[in-house]
Amino acid sequence: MTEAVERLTKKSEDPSKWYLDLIRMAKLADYGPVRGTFAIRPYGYAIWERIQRDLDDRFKATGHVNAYFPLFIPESYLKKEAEHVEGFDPEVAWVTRAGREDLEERIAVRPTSETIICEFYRRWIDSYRDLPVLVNQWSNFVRWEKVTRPFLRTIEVLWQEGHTVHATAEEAREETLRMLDVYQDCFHETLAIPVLTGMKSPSERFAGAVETFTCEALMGDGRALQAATSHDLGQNFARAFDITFLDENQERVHPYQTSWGFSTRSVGALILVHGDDRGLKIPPKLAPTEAVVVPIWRGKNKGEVRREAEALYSELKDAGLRTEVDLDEEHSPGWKFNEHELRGVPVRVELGPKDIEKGQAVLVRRDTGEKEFVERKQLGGRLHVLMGEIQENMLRQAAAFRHENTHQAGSYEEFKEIIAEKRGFVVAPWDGTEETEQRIKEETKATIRLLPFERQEGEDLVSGRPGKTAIFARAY
RNA sequence: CGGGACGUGGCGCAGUCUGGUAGCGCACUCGGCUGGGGGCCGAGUGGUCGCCGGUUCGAAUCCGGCCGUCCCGACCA
Repeated sequence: MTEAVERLTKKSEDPSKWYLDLIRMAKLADYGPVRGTFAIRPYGYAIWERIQRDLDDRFKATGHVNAYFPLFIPESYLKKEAEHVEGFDPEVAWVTRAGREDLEERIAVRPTSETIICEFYRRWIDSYRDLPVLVNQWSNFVRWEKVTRPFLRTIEVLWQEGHTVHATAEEAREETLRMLDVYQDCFHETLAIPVLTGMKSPSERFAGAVETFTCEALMGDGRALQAATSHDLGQNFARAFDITFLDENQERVHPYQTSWGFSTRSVGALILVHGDDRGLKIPPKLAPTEAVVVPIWRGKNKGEVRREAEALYSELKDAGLRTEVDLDEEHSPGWKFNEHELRGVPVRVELGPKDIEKGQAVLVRRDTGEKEFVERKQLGGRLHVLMGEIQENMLRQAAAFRHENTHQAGSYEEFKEIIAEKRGFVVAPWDGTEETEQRIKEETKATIRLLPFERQEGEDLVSGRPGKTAIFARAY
């Protein structure tokens, strides 16, 4: 292996450095001048756009519509729901001055939109006939985080936030879980990332929610990442913002709300879950380029190979594949192979003089490195099949990794040992008290990532009291 | 916000201890030869050494302050 390849730090050697190297070298993002801000570069943004489209289609399919609400929120609104303001207060960015004048009331740059949206819902909702309200917003938010990393934790985040209103508690809970499923499907089917779903413990609950549900993914270094959340807000915000409607019995009552969000953090998860020592690995459904044609020419036949490569590119494009052809004359084929592997393109299509002679092309999979020779006429069809196989294989591999790194702990000693040495998810009973949760966190740095929907009875490893299954891990 | 490390062309670094006007590899530009796993030769471009102040005839180098980045902790999507 040559010097240039080694420049990407090995994932196993220093995962943190690997992550930052990869983001820089694959041109996914770049640091901004204000601490914690990042530009998402075109290639990184192309991935986010595909996630957006996938999610948006799923939202529309479940009856939601898009809207947009103000970025600026009066301080008085943020304060209306007591728990909410307490939760977000430490990280809100405030506007106190506009132009040359001080503002009378501080204005928050949205850390999330529940409060401002409630203002509008109070005006828009009057009757049970107005319900349910199923609105989503594509937006950004600002939370002044202390420790930042590109995609995983930034002070400005691109995301989607759904905000719905329902007549009954049952409907709201149903919606909360429906959207959790939508997120799970998106992770599994599109990002090829297996996620566990379940309920958050009270201490990890969204500020102001009745119940928070989460998708938790396991990263390559054995740490967990909260990948998306869905909240049942109950009537907490409706009460605080005086949202009411006249129900079918002529009674004025508070409705029930939900909110759910999925952010560019998912791009960080994608990198951490699928990336390897060669670079990024993007599942076909998400890849801005599914297949890249790399011509292999010699001085004397450059013209012919070039023409054939361009023709092949057109054929593949016509076959409905997202394709590019790398006609760069400065770099050797080997250089290009490495470059496109770094970028995570699912399949490389090599075309050289020998291939042209035989009427074939060489396909190389990014996920397995497997090489195959395919007849030119069958390329389009074969590639479509291959994309499906790669998509499936990537999910299967990630699921296998998660399976290998999910452990049952029989004692607290064993629990500590697993967290310290192997990391990964640890399944153990929890007695439901904040006290044991806190103690485990202090002593092992592991937190309860979620409480699964199916929970077994058992004895809490710390307190010895009766408990039920919880999933622990050290988290990002 | 605490503990530690570090800021020198786009990236990775040397030079800092012992002050004398900035260098290497990669990248980039031009020319030529090359081309099935990061090719070779030649010629070039690019840096107020993180910022502000101090000491000095002279500061990347010494002193003070600030800012930023990374790692390990406390808080979070």
